[in-house]
Amino acid sequence: MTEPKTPDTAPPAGSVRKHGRDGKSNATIYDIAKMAGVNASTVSRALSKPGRVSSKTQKLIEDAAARLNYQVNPFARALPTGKTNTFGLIVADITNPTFFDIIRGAETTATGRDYTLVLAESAESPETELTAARRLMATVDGLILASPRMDDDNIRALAQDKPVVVINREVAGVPCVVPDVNKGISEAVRSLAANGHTRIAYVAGPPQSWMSERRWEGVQAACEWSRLEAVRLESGKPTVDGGRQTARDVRASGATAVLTYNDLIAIGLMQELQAAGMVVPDQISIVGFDDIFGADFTTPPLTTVRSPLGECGEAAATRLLDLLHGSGEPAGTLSVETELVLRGSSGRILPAK
Amino acid sequence: MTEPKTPDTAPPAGSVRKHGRDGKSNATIYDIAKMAGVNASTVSRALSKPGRVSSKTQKLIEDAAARLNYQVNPFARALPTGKTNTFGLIVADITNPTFFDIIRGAETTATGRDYTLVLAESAESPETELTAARRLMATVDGLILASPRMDDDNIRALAQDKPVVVINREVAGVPCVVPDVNKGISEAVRSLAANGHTRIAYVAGPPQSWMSERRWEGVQAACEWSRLEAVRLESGKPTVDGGRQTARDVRASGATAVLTYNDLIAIGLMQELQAAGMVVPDQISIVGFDDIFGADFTTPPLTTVRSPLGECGEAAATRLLDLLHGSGEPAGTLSVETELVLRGSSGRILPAK
DNA sequence: GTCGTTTTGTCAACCGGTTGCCATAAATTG
DNA sequence: CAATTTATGGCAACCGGTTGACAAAACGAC
Repeated sequence: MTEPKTPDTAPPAGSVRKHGRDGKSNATIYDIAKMAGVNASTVSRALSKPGRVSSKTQKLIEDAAARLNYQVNPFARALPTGKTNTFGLIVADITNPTFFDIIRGAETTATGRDYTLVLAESAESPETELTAARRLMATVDGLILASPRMDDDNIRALAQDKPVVVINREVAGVPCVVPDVNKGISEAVRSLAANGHTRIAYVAGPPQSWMSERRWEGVQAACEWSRLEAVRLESGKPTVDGGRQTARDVRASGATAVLTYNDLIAIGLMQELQAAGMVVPDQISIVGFDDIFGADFTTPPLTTVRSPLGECGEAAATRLLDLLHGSGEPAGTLSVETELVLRGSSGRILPAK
Repeated sequence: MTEPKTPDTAPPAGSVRKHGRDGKSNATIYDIAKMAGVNASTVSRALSKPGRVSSKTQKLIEDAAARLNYQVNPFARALPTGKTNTFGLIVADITNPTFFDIIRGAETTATGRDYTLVLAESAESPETELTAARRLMATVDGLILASPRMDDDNIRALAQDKPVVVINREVAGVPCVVPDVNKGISEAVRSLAANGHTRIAYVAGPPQSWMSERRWEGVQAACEWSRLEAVRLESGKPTVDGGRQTARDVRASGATAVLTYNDLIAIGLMQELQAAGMVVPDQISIVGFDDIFGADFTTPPLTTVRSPLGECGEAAATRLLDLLHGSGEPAGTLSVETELVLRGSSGRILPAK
């Protein structure tokens, strides 16, 4: 309008310039202020505090901002306020599909409420986890810990600094989102009982896993109720390989039905048993946990106790955001329901031909 | 040392305080400066520019920092420098397991080099993708786009602003990491030819997918070389469901072997064909792409052309980091090899009994 | 002991917003 | 129409680092 300031013509085709100077999207509130003929602080107010400036200056400023295609500098904003519109999510293992849905649920919720998700993984190590958490703490407004491996005290310590929500574990004094395994487990056990099974094995997960214990307790309780025998077996890693390695113990246990800590173990176990010539479910029933991606790829497809992981992610993110905005309970556990997904890997034992 | 400043005793057990003031980890370089008896700028230099201060002041400062358990405020640092030690990764679909390995590869590399990964998803929409990219641009040092859906010009525009690396697609003028499909495809086609197949179908992916076209070209080329017939079919979504829906077309095509745009489609297709009573691979061979998590859960396990996705993620992150540190090529494509993973879903056609 | 060079540390400006406080203009009230 | 309240915008300090310019100190050579 004033000068014919060579409007960014198309960049010299074929050659991409080095970054920076010419891709400048860096208009500041001062530029806007100058253009709108007001003070920078007025611009700041117009852009953040709604209603603090008159509607005509508001419009003036908005127009100027649009013309300059202004974007706030998040760091400049974060510096005085400490708010970053960002939260962190730490998962134990990025390759574990259990977390995929959690990640997605959290990401969706974040984006929907104008927050950005920062992801980190702990590689199943309590130390790495704590390090990652500390690191993230500096740059986020809050933190979600999915199946954390560090101990309760550390979690509480973090929670004292900034809002923290825990998924898949209960920590006193910290808001948690936990699938309530009882419904799903009792459905599973009843189904097994109805199919004539009398001795059921539970293949446990990693010793640090809070959830593994809950599941074991649930299995015991349900078995007692249905007057079945429950035996506990240990697994190595909660992976497909870990599952394969428990096949021997499972056969030795004399159980005709197995519940495993998670679907990965169940799948590995099933593969190994089938490789040894056993027929599922005719000779042994297998029930997993979580209903992860791929649980229905197997033959037979896996019966499993589904945890609504996506919901957990969403719920945790929602709770966190509520906390950040002053609403919401500061602590307490939110339960989400689990349910049995009956597929082909469980059923009635056929008498050996 | 000076005052008996009630050293943070354990917080009143059982009651978790509100966040903020007491969890103060906020020592600043000014605090350190005071404690060490130097100027704040000296502290800043001691902490960032190695060798700029004498070793004794260095030690003095480091000790003070340790005693105060100081942590830099990333925002304060980012403000003047513009560097955030953070980069973004945008994937088309978080629930698509293809990306899991990419995410993990990138995350691992990031953490290993002291960077933080910020994750966003585009839900397969070019607009959402662009929005997310713009949003992230403000807070990250660079961006990785995995299988981007937006068009080349938009990508180049982003790349002009800050370093961008693209995975699974080639964009002129922008650094890319792309699996070279030829080796894997020719292995696959040769294997099919050796098993007597003469007519091969390719089930394509989404029209915007650059990679789907490359794969189709690869299939055509390999078929020509082996003197086989290649027919192209379209799929709806590149998902298990999308795969199921192509079953009808596949049967109608008269092909005895199918390559699909990705494993998800292959799995869906296989499920549907099996449900209709066909035996894989006795009546039809199925070959997927990518070798995603779960590809070996099926019965028979899926033969597939593996793209080293984890490597792609790593390589992209490494390139980006190199770019950020001034080394590395500003553009050009890095190829990674693909290979055939021969499993049970492909083989010789058995004559109808 | 003097002069030039190199180290080392200090000063002060700056990055780009936010916000408490105050002055002024506008609106309301008596 | 004066007095008072309220709405609006400006000033300036501040968040916590970084960095160029410069001064003081240390060092070496002559």
